[in-house]
Amino acid sequence: MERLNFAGRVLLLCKKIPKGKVTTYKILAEAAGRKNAYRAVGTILKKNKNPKDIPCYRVVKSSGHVGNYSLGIRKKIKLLRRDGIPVVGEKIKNLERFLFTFR
DNA sequence: ATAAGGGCACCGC
DNA sequence: CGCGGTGCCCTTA
Repeated sequence: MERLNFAGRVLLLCKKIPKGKVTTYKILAEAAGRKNAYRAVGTILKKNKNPKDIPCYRVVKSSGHVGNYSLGIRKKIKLLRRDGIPVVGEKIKNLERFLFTFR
């Protein structure tokens, strides 16, 4: 973990988000050791080639809005709902209840 | 090496 | 609640 670069840690942590839960770009950035690099997290996730192996769709905006996704927002919403996350419009209902904070 | 910009956050209105 | 401006950092060109 320590020997991986920021991008590596972000992806690794991303894989740890349990099904039925989501986290935010900010929380993920902090968990990866760069509290203010939340913007870079998006850049890293979009480069993820194996959505199969890395559930990057479980990372959303802290506002509750689902945020963007390399395969399209529609797709992201579908995947989230498939996990049991309530999405209304483009926003997650009661985000606090499904938030995973790596604790 | 350097500049540009994005899967964002936060604040004011 | 939404839109716009500003800040921030890493990755990508």
